[in-house]
Amino acid sequence: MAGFFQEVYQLVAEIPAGKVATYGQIAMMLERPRAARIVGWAMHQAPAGLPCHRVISSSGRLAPESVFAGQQRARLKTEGVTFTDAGLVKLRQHLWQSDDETKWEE
DNA sequence: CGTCTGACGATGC
DNA sequence: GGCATCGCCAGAC
Repeated sequence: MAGFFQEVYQLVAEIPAGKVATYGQIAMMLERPRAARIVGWAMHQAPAGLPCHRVISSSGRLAPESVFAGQQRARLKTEGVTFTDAGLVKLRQHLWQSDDETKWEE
């Protein structure tokens, strides 16, 4: 464990294509419900190969285009993710459910 | 060791 | 639904 970041990267790496997870959700999975900012910060320093484009804000908003060169949205579309007219990800349709969240069920 | 920062979240208007 | 404010946690300086 190099720290919280390492855990974040490991979890983000397990997000399947076509699905997305929110910062808060990830933080909660790591038992740090208030560390949503840390997750976002970890993403900023995310290593290459990490599907950080699948990690978005709780409102379905993507990271600033200046950070992603505007590729995040196009990439998600390619994976089958749909957006609202406002350009927000349809969380209800693409929100990821990890094994730890199976308690959600239906 | 103190302070600032930041791809956030919840709440209030 | 959008904007403003406060609160939070870990890392960088």
